[in-house]
Amino acid sequence: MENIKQKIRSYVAVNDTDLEYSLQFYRKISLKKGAFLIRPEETVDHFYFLEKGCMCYYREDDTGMKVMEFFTAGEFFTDLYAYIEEIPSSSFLNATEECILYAISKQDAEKSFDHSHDLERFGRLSMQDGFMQLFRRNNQLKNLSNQERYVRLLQKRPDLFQRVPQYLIASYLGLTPVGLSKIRKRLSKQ
Amino acid sequence: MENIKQKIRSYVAVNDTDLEYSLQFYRKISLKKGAFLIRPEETVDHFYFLEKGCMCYYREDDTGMKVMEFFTAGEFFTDLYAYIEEIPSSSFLNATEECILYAISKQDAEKSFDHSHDLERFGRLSMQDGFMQLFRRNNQLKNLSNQERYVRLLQKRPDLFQRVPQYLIASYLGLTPVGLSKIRKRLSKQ
DNA sequence: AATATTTATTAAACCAGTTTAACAGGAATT
DNA sequence: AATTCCTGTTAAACTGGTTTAATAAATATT
Repeated sequence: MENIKQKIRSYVAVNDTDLEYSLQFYRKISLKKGAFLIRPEETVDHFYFLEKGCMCYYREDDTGMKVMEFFTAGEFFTDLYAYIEEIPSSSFLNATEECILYAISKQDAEKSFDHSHDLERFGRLSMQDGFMQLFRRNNQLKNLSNQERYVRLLQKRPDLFQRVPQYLIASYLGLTPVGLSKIRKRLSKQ
Repeated sequence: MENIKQKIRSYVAVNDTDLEYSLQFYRKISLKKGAFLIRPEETVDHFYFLEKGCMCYYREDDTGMKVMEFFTAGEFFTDLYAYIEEIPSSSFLNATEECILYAISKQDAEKSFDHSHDLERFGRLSMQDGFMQLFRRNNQLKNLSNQERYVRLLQKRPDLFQRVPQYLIASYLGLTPVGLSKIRKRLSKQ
């Protein structure tokens, strides 16, 4: 739990008693490569902290799969939309490799927020952080070409290209495997 | 200020004393049509509540302008990215029509959050709301065709088409005025 | 009312992606 | 070692948008 502690304390100065109060609720989960944490129609009433591994957050519709995000170690995550709205998920959360994570129920998370003003603030600030992440992504989607997005991802998260198949990355970038292949070729000869 | 009160109370049950504490900080601003609330390079240290009118939130780069959002009456808003990160704005906030709004400084907003656990919670929940809004938008951008997005916008915010020029809407939908015009034509003959 | 300005449409040429399908290499399974 | 499955590349035809430029319609200004 050391990493969760650190993560929370990176947002807010909270005393040990309050922190331990919250930490008591987390329970450990192990996932094998390829396992699903969440599938469409399921209820999303937990928040997760990724201790180790990589999770792929995506949806599927008639036109195929769309990767929304890759979560890697040290991040809090969940299917936030379904979690907040308390509606059945319409997404997948899939372990692209062996994962260890800690889970807290929404009920217990809110208990923590009730219990301590500092923890409530942690909730606010981490939500702010999630917003910023999404905002940046949204901006890239809107302002950059596919090729630019590919190049940036390569710079910013080179690890992903080692651990995740290229067709998932293509989807994350908003194109087909064929499209990404073309971009890579185009880049390779200049 | 009645509308702000109502808006805050839609998020959280807060007593009159705490609410008034926060409300004391807001000051009224009037904007003429075409006026700028925020321009690139400016500091964004206020949060706003739109009492009346419509604000267009957009950026400009070498390839032209990109509309990110239209805010209409009853919404809290600001250039959230610059506000949170405390960096100079890289966006515009422009009044597309005559506007009345209320402004609270970041300092005073945080004072409110310090002052009351309930107000802190309001901060968390409204941030959550902003996240959801962005999430939905992001999803539409990723999962729908331009035509579908146009049709949905038409259904969901028909008022926009009355009050905002079409080339801004085109930009909001992620295409050029020419592109939108083609879509409209295509739709009109079936 | 006449003029200037802004906004929307249309046409033509173009382009970065798509879809479909064939193929090749690597990893996992038998 | 042979087979199957999974992943990535390539080619060909296609498509929904783009850019540029001309024109038309609506709005604001004089």
